[in-house]
Amino acid sequence: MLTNSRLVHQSHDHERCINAALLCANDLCAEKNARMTTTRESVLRLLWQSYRPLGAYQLQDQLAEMLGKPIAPPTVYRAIEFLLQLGLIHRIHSLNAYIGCPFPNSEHSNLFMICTQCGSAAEVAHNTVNNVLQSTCDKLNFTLQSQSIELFGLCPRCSDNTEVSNHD
Amino acid sequence: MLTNSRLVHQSHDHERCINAALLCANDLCAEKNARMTTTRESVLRLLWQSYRPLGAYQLQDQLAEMLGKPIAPPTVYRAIEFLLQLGLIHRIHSLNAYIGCPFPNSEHSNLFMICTQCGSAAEVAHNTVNNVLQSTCDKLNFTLQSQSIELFGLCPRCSDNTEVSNHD
DNA sequence: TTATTATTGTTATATTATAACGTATTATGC
DNA sequence: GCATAATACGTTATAATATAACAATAATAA
Ligand SMILES: [Zn+2]
Ligand SMILES: [Zn+2]
Ligand SMILES: [Zn+2]
Ligand SMILES: [Zn+2]
Repeated sequence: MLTNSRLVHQSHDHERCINAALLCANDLCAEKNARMTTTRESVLRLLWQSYRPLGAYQLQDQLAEMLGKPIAPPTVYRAIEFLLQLGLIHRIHSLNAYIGCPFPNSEHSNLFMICTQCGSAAEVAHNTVNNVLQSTCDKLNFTLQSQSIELFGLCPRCSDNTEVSNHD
Repeated sequence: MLTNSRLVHQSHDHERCINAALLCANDLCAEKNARMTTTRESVLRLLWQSYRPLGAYQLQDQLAEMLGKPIAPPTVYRAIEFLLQLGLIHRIHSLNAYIGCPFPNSEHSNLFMICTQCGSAAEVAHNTVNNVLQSTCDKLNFTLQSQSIELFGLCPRCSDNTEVSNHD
């Protein structure tokens, strides 16, 4: 099982994670002859900075502030499109929002655990889950191509807080 | 495993399915003191008629034609909201579309198999899948509340056609 | 009937996403 | 370097999806 669950929910030096992600993204671009421009890197940084998925128009605001100039929607969507193509970010359909992928190098079919309290999203790639899904598809003669799995509930931190607040 | 996969992909007397679904919906409403109005029943019928999920504005068009009068978006969204609440329909997030639930009576956590070729969507409730997901959540201290699982690929029928067309 | 609640009609608008086209920047071949 | 092509960005307008707010109507209850 591959997951960033602990990193999402426990405090740590996240600047290091962000920098590592950006370096890794630059490598990937070099490898694929794609250009990591200022706009694209800024969007990727913003998505990594946030522990919760960001919508396109949240990104627009934050990007405008970061770059010190007005940014129009197409600019944001182009950056999103580019990063999605490279597998550097994922789209969370139920939220119309985007989030950085913690393991863009490994081919993986993933799922997200999204906290309904604090909005955090952790990514999980689990072979057991994927195998069960694959065999279910096989059974029904469905040729699986890709998946979008979004689980909603309470993250470890919010689960604990809820228990505590029940004592009020 | 509970699924309407075969009904979705094999020809059969679908009018019977629709009528059964509407009867069942009426029963559910009676039971919960909810009102099954003309608008709501029409939307449910339209969603059942279609083997593929319908968007709100597709529903608006078809509903206007069915009822012979102009229908505004809020009317459609209210009917959708009502039917979602009762568990008579589901939302497919990745498509911004809606589809009738084939087994609204049974408490179930479901997934959808969505054909990227013909657009059909089959619903599957599978304990093995749900158990694996639940235990994955347990492992990561995530308190699961609900899920949105959307699998994309080729339905049985389109899988066969693809094989055939490969011989061209 | 009258009061109360639930539903629908209507208008306006919010939110998310894309089309179209021109300009600027970056890479490539000479 | 310079011409050329390819790529990325700026700008404006608009499409597609969804909701807010309030008035009118219909169903239920008293
Ligand atoms: Zn990922
Ligand atoms: Zn949380
Ligand atoms: Zn269902
Ligand atoms: Zn198909």
